[in-house]
Amino acid sequence: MQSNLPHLQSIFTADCVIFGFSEGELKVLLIERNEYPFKEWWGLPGFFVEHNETIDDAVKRILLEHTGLKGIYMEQLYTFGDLQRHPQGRIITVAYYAMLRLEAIGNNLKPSTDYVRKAQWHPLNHLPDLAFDHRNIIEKSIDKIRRKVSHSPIAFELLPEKFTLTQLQQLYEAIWDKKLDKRNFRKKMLKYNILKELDEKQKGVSYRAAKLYKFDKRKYNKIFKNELNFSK
Amino acid sequence: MQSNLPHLQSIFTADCVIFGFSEGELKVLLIERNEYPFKEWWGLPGFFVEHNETIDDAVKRILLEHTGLKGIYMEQLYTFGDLQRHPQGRIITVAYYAMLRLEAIGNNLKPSTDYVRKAQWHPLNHLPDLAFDHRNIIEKSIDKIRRKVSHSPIAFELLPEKFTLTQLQQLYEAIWDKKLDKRNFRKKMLKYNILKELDEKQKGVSYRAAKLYKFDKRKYNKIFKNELNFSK
DNA sequence: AATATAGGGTGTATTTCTTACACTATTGCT
DNA sequence: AGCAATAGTGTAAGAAATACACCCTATATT
Repeated sequence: MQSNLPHLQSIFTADCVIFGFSEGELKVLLIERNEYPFKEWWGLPGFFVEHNETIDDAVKRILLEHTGLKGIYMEQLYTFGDLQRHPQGRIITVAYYAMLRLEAIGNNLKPSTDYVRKAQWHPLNHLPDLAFDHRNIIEKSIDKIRRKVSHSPIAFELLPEKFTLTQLQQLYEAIWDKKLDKRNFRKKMLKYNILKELDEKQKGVSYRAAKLYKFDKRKYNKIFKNELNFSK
Repeated sequence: MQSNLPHLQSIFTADCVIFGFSEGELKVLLIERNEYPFKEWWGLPGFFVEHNETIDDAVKRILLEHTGLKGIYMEQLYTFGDLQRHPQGRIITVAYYAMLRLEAIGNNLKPSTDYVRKAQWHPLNHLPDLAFDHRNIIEKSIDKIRRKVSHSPIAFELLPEKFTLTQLQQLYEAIWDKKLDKRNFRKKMLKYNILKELDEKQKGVSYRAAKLYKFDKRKYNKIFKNELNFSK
């Protein structure tokens, strides 16, 4: 094993699946490619990992170059290694995902590499044709967040810092693709005691303004070694 | 991207974390290495992925060559890419795990490659020093099976085809490292209605023989889109 | 000023699940 | 016959999940 290092032609990339939530629907961040293969197609932000950087570092750098987003914590999802996934040969990719507050970012997305024309949010339910196996990667990510959202408070990462209970409920409904009962949802959510009720109300709505809440990370950390379950 | 394929020095391997259960404890399958680096150390079965095979195929081939085990379904766990994980440079590894019936295999483990001296089961609670970052990989695998065992019936993969309820309970206790109440465990497990009670009893024990059960995959598939939860 | 609209906010009864807890039954061995 | 070792069993209390419908309030409209 020492002397002969085989297969030097194997190389690998990292791809980012970034979820956002606005207007009651889940969105994913895509880039329009400016390079072959799949020039002018939409795809996930993703590129080659340098040989002297960790995959965790690479994926951050790539996201920054492709979209201008910085300081996003991404988690590893899965490594895809089908022989046909890349038209130029055996290139495996390590996919990462993250969920983030779309409000804070909006359309302020600025690629800084010629490989990318632009970056844009796309509703999950209306995705364009995607480069490589990227649709497959996105589907696997959704499975992952559905499983994860049942026992950890990742959903809050998708909301603005201050949110109403209805927004929170809509988010869970979007993730699960399923209506929830308002009273039961609120009862359950408030009982977990991980929200901080603010002295503020929604503004700019033409109906009774709802109270605003914050996710209280300190309370959460104290209380939960346990599990949350918001799936029903 | 088309013309310049960078970083041709990147290569990758696949590692196998195989769990077994016997004598009331969880075990993991290790090999004694016969090659540098880490010659004569214990480590996970693992080797380079060929450039013309999928990772899924590679990991099966490697397990066969290192241990003689065949037809084991492994699931991908995580990809490890720290720069220091391999003394010979940037070699990422895709780790897979599986759980299997130790009884059926016992110590009938036959490496067929010179890279490996022998393969052997080791209790999880008394592991030797391990090559590379293999201890870290094993720990991550345990986290994974703990999470997974709560909502899918993977535990049955560790038991013989016919087992007693006490054996099943001991397995959950080993996975959770926690005692469970016998009556509550049985009540809950039988209520899921995924076991088939056999007309057979345990043999060769010097006390009252227990009924044998089988996991009934057909019933399971019918009933569960839902979740199992055996963690309490 | 009155009314319409749109979502905000709330409680209760029923069923199901979880938990805590201790004794009798059966078998093999001596 | 008696012992040792594990199998096997039920109930009561509390907690959690579910199903379900109406009044409240802020704004916009006439």
